[in-house]
Amino acid sequence: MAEGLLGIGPVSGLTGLSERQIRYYESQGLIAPRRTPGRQRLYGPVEVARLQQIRKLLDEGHTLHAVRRALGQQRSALAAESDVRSRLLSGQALRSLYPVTNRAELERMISQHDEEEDDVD
DNA sequence: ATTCTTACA
DNA sequence: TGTAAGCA
Repeated sequence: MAEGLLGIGPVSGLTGLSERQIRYYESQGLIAPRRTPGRQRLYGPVEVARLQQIRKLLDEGHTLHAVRRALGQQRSALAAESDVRSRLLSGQALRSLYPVTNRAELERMISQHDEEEDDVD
């Protein structure tokens, strides 16, 4: 049954953020939605609330980097790890460890080990 | 019908 | 950010 989990479409409507923005913020480590075995994003109340918070901060004029810090930059590492893990568990995961479905995030994980946060206006 | 990723306007 | 393309 529906476990109170929403697809990106409904979440977009609930947050006022475009699907494009939601996926982009995820790639930047601001959110880490769960995935179905088919890799479709599933958002629970926590994720929706987090996105609404991001929306709020953005409207207040904050930078994506500032938002990342405000929401806890430590999440980014955990989120990435969690995502990789979920992919491993979902089956057709990191067989070759590179030419997967989303190497963009792997690249982000790597580069994120080097860069640090900046500030707001 | 929806979502997903990649790539380009 | 938007949008198109080609899949699943």
